[in-house]
Amino acid sequence: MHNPFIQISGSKRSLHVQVAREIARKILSGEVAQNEIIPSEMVLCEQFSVSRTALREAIKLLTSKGLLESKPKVGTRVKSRDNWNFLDAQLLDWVIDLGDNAFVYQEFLALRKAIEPEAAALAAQNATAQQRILLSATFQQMDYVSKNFDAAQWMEVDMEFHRLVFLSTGNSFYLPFANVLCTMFKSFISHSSEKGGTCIGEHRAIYSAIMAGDAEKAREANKRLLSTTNHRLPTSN
Amino acid sequence: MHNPFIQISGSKRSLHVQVAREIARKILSGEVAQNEIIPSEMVLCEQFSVSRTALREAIKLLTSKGLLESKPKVGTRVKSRDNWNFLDAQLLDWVIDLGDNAFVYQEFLALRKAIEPEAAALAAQNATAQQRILLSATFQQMDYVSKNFDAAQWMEVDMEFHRLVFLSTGNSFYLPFANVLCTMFKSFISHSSEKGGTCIGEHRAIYSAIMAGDAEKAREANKRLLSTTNHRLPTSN
DNA sequence: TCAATCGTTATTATATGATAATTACAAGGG
DNA sequence: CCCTTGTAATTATCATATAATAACGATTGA
Repeated sequence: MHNPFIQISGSKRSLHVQVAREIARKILSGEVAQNEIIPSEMVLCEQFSVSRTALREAIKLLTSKGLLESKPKVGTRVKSRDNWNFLDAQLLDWVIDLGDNAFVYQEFLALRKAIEPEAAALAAQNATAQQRILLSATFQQMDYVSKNFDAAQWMEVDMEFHRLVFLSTGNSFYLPFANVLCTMFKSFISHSSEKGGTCIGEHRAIYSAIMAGDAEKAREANKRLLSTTNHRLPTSN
Repeated sequence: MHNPFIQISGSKRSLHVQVAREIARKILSGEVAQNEIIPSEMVLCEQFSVSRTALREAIKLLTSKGLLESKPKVGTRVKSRDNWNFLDAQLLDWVIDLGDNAFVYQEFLALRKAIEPEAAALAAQNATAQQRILLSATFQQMDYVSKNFDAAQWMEVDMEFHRLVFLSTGNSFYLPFANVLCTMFKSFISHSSEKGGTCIGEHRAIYSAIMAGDAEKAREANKRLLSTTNHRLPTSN
């Protein structure tokens, strides 16, 4: 049923995504400069040994994320960096694959500090009954894992907890952070504290405040969590 | 072959974007339910009277924004709402076109309150010399327009000002907000105060703090701006 | 009866080639 | 000098064919 032999890493994706990934790498790394015109479709088709269909779908994908822009007669131009949508999980994944991750992690932390306390506050106000149940169940697991510590399991529950906070805000614009956060967590396994003891306390404070509907407490608790200096830098893979 | 009479408004965009927009409308409005399988490619091709190429590019575009997911034999499924990337300018544009804008505006304001003060603080710390020049020039215009008030011009400079703040953070994850903000501003012309007098004061405070490199002042000034109750609700168009 | 295996088939994925639309650029006319 | 117009390069769209995928039912063997 499941063939264990063809488990090539990451090549399960469709062809146009593989091509897009490769072009994205060149753009994100600066190998291809901003505002530069990339080679024409036919040339790229030969370079990647794919059909025009696959290549064009790749270009369309990158266009959608703000990396490229195509015009007849002109060609396909790399857009300037301020148009790249870094709040897109797939693009973020490509960025992480570049390997310059310590800096990305710092930038992301700066974003979390702005957005997560507010998200916690909104969640305290707006979480539905079902979302509170999910959050409760997740915190139970979190509590358990913190006592029987396992790095991989902790990443999983920690990710799920913060993800649920974003989903519980009831605000459309906070939703995308859930996926972005998941992408970051999965990439930086060792992001959290080694001694889960201190972290679980902060998480409990957030959890309790949300369940109690206390927005201000939730906000402050989340601020404290992100202020703790035990956010380790990612191990460069 | 192309009928010039069916020049739908704003149909200058390419065909696959028009198709994507129409499918997106159905998804965002709930006309097509989440997790539902949409009709097969051939059926949709007939519905929209476009080739498979155009239709597939439309589907790929929506897939990229988290609205759809395709699998052979299964079909194309509408993904659940938490996967929709509302922090994508194009998707946001489609959302705005639905017309339920007062709520969207409130949600966006809640996001701005979280993110913009921090962005101002970061800009105060990290803005480059060139960015300070741009910011300075923009505030000059802002000051002028506030004295010779014109709604459209004010929207333009106001948008540009806040856009520059995001670009000046030096943080990749803050960049996308610039485009999202622009999309919102362009849609809600009458978002700002009628009496520009009070607003210009807050803007000046933000501007001065950033130029002085005072992160804390910039943050607080931006908070004050967003706390003012003169953010009018958008006129439903 | 049940479980595993194996075709069948519907659907998307990819390839290929042809035609249309767009527009930068150069050439020509006023 | 400006405006128009023609040319050519590039992407946009169309049409058709073949391959890959995986759900589903049929078959088989115990």
